[in-house]
Amino acid sequence: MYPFEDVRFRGIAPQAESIPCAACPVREITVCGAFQGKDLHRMGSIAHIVRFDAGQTIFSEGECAEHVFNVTSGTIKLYKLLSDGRRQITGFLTPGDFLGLAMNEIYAYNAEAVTQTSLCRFSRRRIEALLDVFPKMQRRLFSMTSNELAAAQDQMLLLGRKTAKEKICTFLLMLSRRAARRGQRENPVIVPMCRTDIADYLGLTTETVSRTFTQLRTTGVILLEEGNRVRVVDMARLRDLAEGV
Amino acid sequence: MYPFEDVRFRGIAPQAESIPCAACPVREITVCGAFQGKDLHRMGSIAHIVRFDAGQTIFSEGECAEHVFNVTSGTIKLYKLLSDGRRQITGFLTPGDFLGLAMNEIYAYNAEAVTQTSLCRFSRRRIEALLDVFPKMQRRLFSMTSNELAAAQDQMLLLGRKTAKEKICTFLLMLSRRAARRGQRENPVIVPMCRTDIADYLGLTTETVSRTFTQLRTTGVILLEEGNRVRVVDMARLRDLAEGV
DNA sequence: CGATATCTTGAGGAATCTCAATACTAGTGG
DNA sequence: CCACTAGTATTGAGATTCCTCAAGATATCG
Repeated sequence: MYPFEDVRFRGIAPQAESIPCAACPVREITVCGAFQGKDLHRMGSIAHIVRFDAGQTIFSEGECAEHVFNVTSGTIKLYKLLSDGRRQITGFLTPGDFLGLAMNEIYAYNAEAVTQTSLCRFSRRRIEALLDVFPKMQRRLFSMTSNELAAAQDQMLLLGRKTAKEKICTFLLMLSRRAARRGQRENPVIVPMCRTDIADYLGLTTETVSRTFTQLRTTGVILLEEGNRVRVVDMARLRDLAEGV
Repeated sequence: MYPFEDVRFRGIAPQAESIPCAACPVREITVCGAFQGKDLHRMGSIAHIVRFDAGQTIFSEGECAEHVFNVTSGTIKLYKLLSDGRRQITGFLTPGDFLGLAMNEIYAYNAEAVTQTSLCRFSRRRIEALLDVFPKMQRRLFSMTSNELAAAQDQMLLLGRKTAKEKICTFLLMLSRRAARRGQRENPVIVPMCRTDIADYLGLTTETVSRTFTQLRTTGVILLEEGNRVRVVDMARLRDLAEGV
C-alpha cells in the first residue's frame, strides 16, 4: 500500500495515491534509488507524502529533528537568520534532493517552500535504524552529502570573492545546469524564486540583484521574459562573466 | 607494525615510528575511532605517515584524488581559486580532521600546510573498499561530513551577511572553541595563520583584517600578544559582536 | 645585524547598500 | 472585462563599508 497522506496537510493530489515508490519520478536520483522490490516496499511503508504551499514553513532552526524528507516536486529554500533578521539562504532544493541531512537531534536551519511542493517524509529515527541494515543507502546518503559539501564550498567562493555580476551569472548558470541534469530545457532558465530570495542566496540586496539583471539585459547577455523566465542570449559570455574572465 | 613513512617526504619524526594507532593522539575523535584491536591493526597496515612544512601543497584542485588523510598535527588550509587569482579559503583543518572527504575521482579544492603538519595517509581506493566492510566507519565518516556541511552553512551566513567586525569576532570565537574542544586553553587564542589567510577565509582584505584587529584592541575587547596569540579581554562582548547584537 | 616578509596605518575611490519613489504584475471583486 | 489592491520589481540619489594603492613599522630568520 502506498504511504498515507499526512492529515495535517493539504488534500491528496490525484497522483499521490496512485503512484507507488516503484513509479516515483525521482527515485533513481535520490536515496531511494538504492532499493528494489521488497526493500523498496519497506521504504514506502514508512513514508508519508506531505505537501506545502509557497511560503509555508517545513521546519525551523532549533526544532527537534523528527523527520527527514525527499523532495518530489517544487522548490524549497534553506536559510539561517541572524538575530536582527539578516538572512542567508544556504541552498535551494529541487526534486530528488534530500532534506534534513544533518542528522543531528536539532535542525540547524530553516526550510520553507518556495513554490507548491510535495515531499516524501520519513521518521528520522526509523531512517537511522535503516542505515545500519542497508549500507547501500548509507553509501548513497553519504555520497549525496559529499556533493552538497562540494556545492557549499563553491558557494563560499561565490559569497566571499565574486562580484555582484559574477554572482548573478553563476546563479543563472546553476539553475540552467540543474534543469538540464533533470532533463528539462536549459535555456529559457526558469527562476521560481523572488528577487529577495536571490539576494539572500547571493549575499546581495534586492536592488542590486535587480540592477544587475537590468545590466545583463541591456548588454545583450539575457532577455527577461514573462513567467519568471530568463532567456540566455549569449551563453558563452554568461559563462565568462560567471568566472570573472 | 606501524605504517611506513613515505620516502618522498621529510624524515621520520621520533614519535612517528614508536606510536602505533592504538596510541594515536587523535584516534578517538577521527574516523579511526570506529576501530579496535585487529581492525585497528588493519587500518594501520594501510596507512602512511606523511609530513609537510608550512606552505607546502598537499594536493591541488583538479588532481586525481588518490589519497585521503587524517590530520594528526598542525594546521591545514583548504582553498579554491578564481582564474584571476582571487582565493577563498573554505576551511582550516586541525588534528582529528579528515581530508579528501569529497570521495570523487578529482579533488575539488587545494590543500596546503599552514604550519608544519603530519598526516596519516590512506589510499582512497582501499578506504572506499573498507567502507563496505565496516559500516561503523562509513557511519562515522558520514557523521563527520554532515558536521562539515553544517559548518559550511554557518560560514555562508558569515560570508554573505556579516560585517567585517562580526566576521573577525566569529573567527576568534571559532578558534577559541575549537581549542577548548581539543582540551587546549581557550583564552589566549592561538592564531597560526597569517592575515592574508584570515582575509581569504572571511572574504576580506588583509588591510581590513588588520584594521579590525586594531579596532577591537583599542576598544578593549582583545589584546594582541606576541607569538600570534590573541588574548580575549571581554569574552561576552566578543560573543555579542560576533552575532551583531 | 641586515634582508625579507608580514603587519599596520593612511588617503582616496569604488562597489554595494540604504532610503525613497515609481512601475509592474497578479489576483480580486465589481 | 476592467478597475483596484497588495505584493514585487525597477530605478534613482546619496551614504557607507570595504577595497585599492602606497608608505611606514614590526617581526622573523639567517
